[in-house]
Amino acid sequence: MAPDLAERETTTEDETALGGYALARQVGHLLRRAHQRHVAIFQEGIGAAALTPMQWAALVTLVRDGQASQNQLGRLTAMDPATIQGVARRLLARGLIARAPHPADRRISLLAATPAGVALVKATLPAAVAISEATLAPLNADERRTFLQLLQRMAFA
Amino acid sequence: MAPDLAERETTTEDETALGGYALARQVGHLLRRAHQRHVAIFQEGIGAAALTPMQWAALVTLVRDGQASQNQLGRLTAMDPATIQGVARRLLARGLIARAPHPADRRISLLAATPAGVALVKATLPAAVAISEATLAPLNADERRTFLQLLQRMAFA
DNA sequence: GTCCGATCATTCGTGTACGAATAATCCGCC
DNA sequence: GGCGGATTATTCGTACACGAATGATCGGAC
Repeated sequence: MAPDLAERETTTEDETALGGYALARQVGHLLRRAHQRHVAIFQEGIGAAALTPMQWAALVTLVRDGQASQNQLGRLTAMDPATIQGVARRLLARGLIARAPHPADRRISLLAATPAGVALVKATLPAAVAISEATLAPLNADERRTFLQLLQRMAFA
Repeated sequence: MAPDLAERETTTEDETALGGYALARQVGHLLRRAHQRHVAIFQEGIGAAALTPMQWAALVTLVRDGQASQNQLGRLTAMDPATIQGVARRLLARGLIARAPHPADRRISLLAATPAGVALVKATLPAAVAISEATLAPLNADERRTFLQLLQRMAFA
């Protein structure tokens, strides 16, 4: 496999022409790659439960809060109304959540985890913890604290 | 707007049942939200260039490296062959990049930025720098160094 | 009591993201 | 010199992600 020539061929515009801008050092690129790596760890670690990160987020939130409207669940998990719609539809199809009409507001249908959904969350919780742990594996305890604290501010600024 | 009742209705399973697992504190959730915030800043900051983060990544990489095969460009920007295909197709359609047959390998067509693509990158570079800056705005200079160093390890571990 | 702005859920369109399968081509090994 | 494994690009299917538009409903101001 032609070692270097393959990855760096004819150089038309040198990096100097980009004024020191290196994609690999930009926050956005690093955030994307770190998230990408986490999703891969998640898929691997979630195993037989076969949930996506978003499905897990929605389900675990419903288990914690008991019930919520669809848009409300979207806000709690940082999903667009259009996005949570698809996530909810797939969880509904698997029988992990259920809908009930809101007693007073006919626009709303309340979502709640079914017994199967609650059971799945309880069974999967150790895997979820292990996933977070594995994602943070490159850092030691001190670094994890620092990183999470800074990341929190980057996320919610 | 019913303040608290709306966001926390009937609580079936208390947080204690989740053994202290709080979605809002998990790395994966925070990485997703930080990335989400960055993409919003990017869309806002890129302005008239109307590029997505991925299109920018591919284009700036081609300007730096001169030319690359499609899969190679995907590897350089951390995109699946299936994903880079769509990104390249859209850049091609806008005339920002062009294809040429590889002189020796008929499987490969080489991608390169067109003069229009190079010009767009040069014109957009200040905006790209400002986007990275705006994304890191919640942190001071010391924190940025620390965060980027740790994030780098999280991304490439 | 009725109108008006806000909210709820859905749908459409576009753009990542990636596993899996495919056809064409390449290359090293025998 | 032909064969088998690797690589290239494409396609299909599924799942986020979100702007924008829609129709139903709600709630408060008048």
